[in-house]
Amino acid sequence: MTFSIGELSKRAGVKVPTIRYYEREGLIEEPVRTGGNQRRYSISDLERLSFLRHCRDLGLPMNAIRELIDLSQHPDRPCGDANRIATEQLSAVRARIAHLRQLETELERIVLSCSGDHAVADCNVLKAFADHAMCQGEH
Amino acid sequence: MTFSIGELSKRAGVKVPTIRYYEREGLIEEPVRTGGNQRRYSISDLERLSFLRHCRDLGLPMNAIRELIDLSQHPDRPCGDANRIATEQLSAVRARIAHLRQLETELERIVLSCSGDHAVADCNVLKAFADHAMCQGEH
DNA sequence: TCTTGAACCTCTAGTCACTAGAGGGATTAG
DNA sequence: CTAATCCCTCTAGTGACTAGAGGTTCAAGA
Repeated sequence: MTFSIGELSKRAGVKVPTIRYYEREGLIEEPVRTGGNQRRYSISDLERLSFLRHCRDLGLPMNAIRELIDLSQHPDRPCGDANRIATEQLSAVRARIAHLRQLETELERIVLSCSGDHAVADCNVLKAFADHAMCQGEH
Repeated sequence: MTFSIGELSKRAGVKVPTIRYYEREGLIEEPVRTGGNQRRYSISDLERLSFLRHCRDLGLPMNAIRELIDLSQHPDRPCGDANRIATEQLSAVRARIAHLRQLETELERIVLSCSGDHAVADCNVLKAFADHAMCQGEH
């Protein structure tokens, strides 16, 4: 039971050109071809692509995903590395959240400083965007 | 009182090639030149570049910044647009925070599921990365 | 005034993770 | 058999820069 690239695309939720791109980049294996040179995929190809997709959705960078794929092809290795990658990613996500929260605070302050019914010339929004010194903290 | 691109770079905290890039893109004005074709900047150039930089630091996308710069060059216009841009950006930041929080939850779960001292073959980290159905929510 | 070395100039190409389009061939349903 | 839909490769474009080559100008010290 095999399926075309369009089928795979639908099932995995990854666009067709993106699948071909992943193949060029060596992130998925080259599939078998029909006599007419079209790609035909199996269930295991679908699983691998879904893995890739899910990692991307979780925000993992491509090189982390490469490591994980590499790892999954050596099932006898200890899994400490997989855990390390996940842990690193967790810290990265937390750092990004912290940063965005600071931005949120600044933007709230900027929005509140402006009633919206006066001229640009003395608009606090523009002033705030111009001058970091008006901010309460770093960002 | 004018200064070179290197001076401007230091004062605004924007790298030299980036300044030239902004000029090409029309985000800052073309400065005057010396007889030997080198750029010379004024204080108002510095202000504009600092504005740009601060907006980028706050995470505004380039086209929003373009709008704001456009706006600041027409000081007689009402400032509702500036306020709208800031408000939109605030919602965007909040949406990103919400998304990242979901990722944080998933990654926490994934990390906790793994002791790190067994083989990859039955590693919960890899299983979790492979299968979205194991997730508690959307992301 | 001359020299030296840092800073400057333009131009092209590379980055990442795709996406879009051209121009043409394969497959499949009716 | 035909028409519609899918598929193929290849090139180039995206955003927001960054890196490098190869050459010129500037400012400070001797």
